Amino acid sequence: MINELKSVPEPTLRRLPVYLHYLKDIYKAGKSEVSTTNIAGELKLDPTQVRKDLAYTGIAGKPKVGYDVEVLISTIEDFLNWNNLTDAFLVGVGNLGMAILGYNGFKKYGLNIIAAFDNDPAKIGREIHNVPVLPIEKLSDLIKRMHIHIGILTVPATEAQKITALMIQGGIEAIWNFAPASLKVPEEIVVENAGFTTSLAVLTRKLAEKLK
Amino acid sequence: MINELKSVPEPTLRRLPVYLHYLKDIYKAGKSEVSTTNIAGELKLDPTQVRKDLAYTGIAGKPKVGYDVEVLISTIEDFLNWNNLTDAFLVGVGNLGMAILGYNGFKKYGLNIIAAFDNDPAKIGREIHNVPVLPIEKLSDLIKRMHIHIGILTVPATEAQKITALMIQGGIEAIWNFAPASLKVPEEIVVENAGFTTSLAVLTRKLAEKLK
DNA sequence: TAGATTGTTAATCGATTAACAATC
DNA sequence: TAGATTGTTAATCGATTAACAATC
Repeated sequence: MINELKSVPEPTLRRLPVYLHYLKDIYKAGKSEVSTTNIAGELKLDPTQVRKDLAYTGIAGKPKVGYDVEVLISTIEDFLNWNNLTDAFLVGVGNLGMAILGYNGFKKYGLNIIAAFDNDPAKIGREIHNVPVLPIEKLSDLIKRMHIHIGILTVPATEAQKITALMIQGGIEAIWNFAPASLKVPEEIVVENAGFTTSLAVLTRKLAEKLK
Repeated sequence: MINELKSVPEPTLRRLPVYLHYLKDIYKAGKSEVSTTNIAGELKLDPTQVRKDLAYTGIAGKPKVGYDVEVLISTIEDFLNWNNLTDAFLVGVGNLGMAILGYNGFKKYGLNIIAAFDNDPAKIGREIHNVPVLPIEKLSDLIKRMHIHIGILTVPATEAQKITALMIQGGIEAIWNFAPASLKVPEEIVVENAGFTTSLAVLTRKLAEKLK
C-alpha cells in the first residue's frame, strides 16, 4: 500500500483552507512561527483539533515553538494538490458560470479552466475572460481527448443530469456541482455539491431560530 | 419555552434542501405520496435518517403510505422560512456579486435583495438587474433604518472584515459570507461561510486520493 | 531549568444506523 | 388480513475534546 493516499475526514478537509487563509494573513504580517493554541484561539476552534488536522498533512512541529508558517502553508497546499495546476472544463455560461470564469484566482487553488461549454449560439465561439466557449456537442469528446479530470457544472438544475451524463461519457473523474440538484453518478465519480441553497438553508434557519 | 424554535443539527439542515429539490421533481412528475424508503433510495441515504430529518420539521406521515408530497414541500419551506420574503443587502458588486444579483431565483428561497453596495464610482448610482447600487458609506445607516437582517458579503477577502464591521455597526443579524476569510464577529451574529475554496478543497483532495 | 507546546492515547459527545413495536 | 411504512428507542460509529507524557 505504498503510494496510497490516506482518506481524510471531510470536516478536516473543510477546515484546512480556513487555516490556510489565516496562515497567509499572518505570514504577510511578518510572523514566521505559529502554535496551534494561537490558530485555535483566533479561529475559535479546539487546539487539539487543529493539531490533529495538521497531523494529517504530515507536517511536524517543534515543542515549545510551534510550526513554521511558510512550511505549513506549502504543506497544506501540497496536501490539497493546490500547487499543481489541473485543467478543468466549465459547462453553463450563465451568470454564475461567467462569474467563475471572470474570477482569476482559481489558479491559486490549482484549478485551470481551459474551456467553457454552452448551447447558446450567441455565446459559442466567443471568448469569456480568455476562455473559449464551445458547443455542448463537443464536451464528451474533448474530455476524452484532452484527459480532463474536473468538470464544473453551472447549468440550470433542469439540465444538470443531462450534462453530467455527457461528462461521465467522456470519462470525467470529478464534478464540482453548482446546480441545486442531486446528481446520479457511478460510485467512483467524485461529486462535490457547491450549490448555494444548502448554505442558505443553514443561514435562514439559524436566523429564524435566533429571532425566535 | 413556548415560542422557542428547536435548534436543529447542521447536517440535517444541509440535507433538507436536497430533499426539497427531489420532492419538487417528483411532484412535477405527478407523484403525490412518497416514502422515506423511496427518498433514501434515490438520494443514497439511510431511510431512518430521512425519517429523523423530516421529524424535525414536525410533519407526520402515514404508516404504509408515507408522506404527502405537497404538504412535505411546504412544511420544509416553512421550516427554513423560505415562504417568507426577507430583505437583504449585498455588498461587493464584482463578478460574483453581479451573478448573485442576476440570479432571479433567490426569491424562491425567501431572499429579497433590495440594494447593493460598492465603492466604485462607476457602479454607484446604476441599477444591476433592477437593484440599485449605493455607496458603502450608506451601508450601516441603511441597515439600521430599514431593519435589514441579512447581509451578503461578496467583497475581496482583504475587505471582508472591514465591511463586516460596518454591517455589525448597523445591526445586522446574519452574514452570508462568500469571501475566503474567517470573519470575527460577536457570538450572537449568525455567519454562514459559503466561500468556494472550502468546497474546492474537498474536491481536489478527494480527486488526488482517487488518482492515487 | 521552567514552561509552553507537540503528539498521542483515552473519554466524551453527537450523529448515524439498526432494531422493532405500532399502525393503517 | 398481510405487508409496508412510520416513529422511536437502543447500538454503533466517528469526530471532538480532555488528559498527559515527551520535548526543546
